Amino acid sequence: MSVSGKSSDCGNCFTCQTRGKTEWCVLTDEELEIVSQGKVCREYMPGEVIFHEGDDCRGIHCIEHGLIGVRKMDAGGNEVLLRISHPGDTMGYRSFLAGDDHNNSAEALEPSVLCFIDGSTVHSLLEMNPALGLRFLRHAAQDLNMAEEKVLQSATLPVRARFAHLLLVLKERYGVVDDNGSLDLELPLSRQDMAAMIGIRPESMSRTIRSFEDDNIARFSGRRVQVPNVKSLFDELDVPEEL
Amino acid sequence: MSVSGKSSDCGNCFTCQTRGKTEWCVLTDEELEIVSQGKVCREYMPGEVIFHEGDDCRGIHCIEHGLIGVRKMDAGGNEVLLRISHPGDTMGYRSFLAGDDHNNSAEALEPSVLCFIDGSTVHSLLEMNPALGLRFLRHAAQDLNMAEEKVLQSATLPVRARFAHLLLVLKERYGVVDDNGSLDLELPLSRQDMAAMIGIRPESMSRTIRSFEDDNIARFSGRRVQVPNVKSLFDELDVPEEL
DNA sequence: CGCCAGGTTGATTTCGCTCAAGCAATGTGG
DNA sequence: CCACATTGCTTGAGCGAAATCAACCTGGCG
Repeated sequence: MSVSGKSSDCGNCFTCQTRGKTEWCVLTDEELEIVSQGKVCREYMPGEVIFHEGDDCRGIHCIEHGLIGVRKMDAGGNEVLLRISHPGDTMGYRSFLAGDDHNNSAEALEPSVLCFIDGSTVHSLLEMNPALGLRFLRHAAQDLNMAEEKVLQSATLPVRARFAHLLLVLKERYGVVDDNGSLDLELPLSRQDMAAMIGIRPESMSRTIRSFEDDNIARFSGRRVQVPNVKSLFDELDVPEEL
Repeated sequence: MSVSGKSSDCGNCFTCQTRGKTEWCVLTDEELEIVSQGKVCREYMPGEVIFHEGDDCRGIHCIEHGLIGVRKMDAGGNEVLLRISHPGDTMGYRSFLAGDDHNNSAEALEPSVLCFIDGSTVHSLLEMNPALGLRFLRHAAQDLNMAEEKVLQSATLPVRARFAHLLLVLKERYGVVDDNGSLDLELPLSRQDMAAMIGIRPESMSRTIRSFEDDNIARFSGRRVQVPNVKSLFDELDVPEEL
């Protein structure tokens, strides 16, 4: 175990990489001290589950580093990858604030370190500093927009367009755009998970990738993607070329 | 114009039917007085649009009575009915709080009366009474859960199941369950709008209704629906009966 | 070495969309 | 009052995209 003592290496919110990007940036030093005391950090290996749908929600999780997949499944065992969460993101705040059980599950996609902040701590912080609540509110508003966007897309857009959109989203964080329009992308997700993100079967994912290669839109090799012309991805988004 | 004077008949928050069911129930009398002054009421006829996607968001709307449909459309002109909103519901709070333009449009489905509360009023109330923010937060958390549920469903469930689910949701508000398992339902929506809610074409809606009648799950006549056995709707939700 | 999970490919089927027509209820203007 | 458009809904025929079923390949790992 490389972690020396208790939580010294991941336990310092004051030096946390993600500070300033999170909702916690509105906290004063004293309040941050409270967080430091009320929290527990832990490392998760890929595939390890942070919480399951239906678990009761005792607090919230903050990603210090790594990559987390948020999944939701229906009665039939069918599963969707709702989103991926990055360092600085807070998870489980909705179930916590709504007083519900967790309504989706979280799983590490890469080796990750998460801080767990105890429910009572969060409650006192919310009372102590109203700005924190507003931060969460804004966060929720954005999540909601994204979710509704996703409803719309999966109801109306064909698979190719949804996949092109996914690649464009991943580009923001994982892509490097060349001086000409060329894009180089290192996917953080397996094919299965990409399929689960756009709501299709793995087989269809394969075929879609194939068709992108056949149309010279992108070249895939493992998790490496080369897109000669980014515009071609945008072209996929508009469906119907009518006369 | 039956409205006498200014806003006297719809302008009194203190006697508003929906008071107590809304986020505003946390307000003190003085604060409620501020709302009363900072708001404007208006009646909308069916089909009339309250706001469009892309309009800038100058405040929030509260439904006093009636029924409002919240729609979102994509580039291709394709449209989805995200949800229907009822008296007591607050609309546009997310765009407002996120500081965005409206990201969906709202349209009266029945004759409705809405109160519009000016942005600056909302801001001062939020500062004045932090509990209000927490109320909105909880509301957003619930909306988010519903939206994610919808993503999951439209990605995984077949049309019949989605329609059965819609009927079960409408049952809560518009249905009467008989002493045996029989359900009587008065639909608040046109077939087109039901189609838009579950993300299918009107033709497919017709066929789905047909197939429900053929299977003796429900009988439709206009907007009146008779479901002899509510359980049959639940049965539609579980997809794969495997051995 | 053999096993297994992740990925690809092919053959077939199915579900929902498109296009097109028909129908009933409602409205409108002469 | 009737001829006529309009609108919402239904139905049919055919098509196409994605799911399903099934086989097979590949690389990692015990």
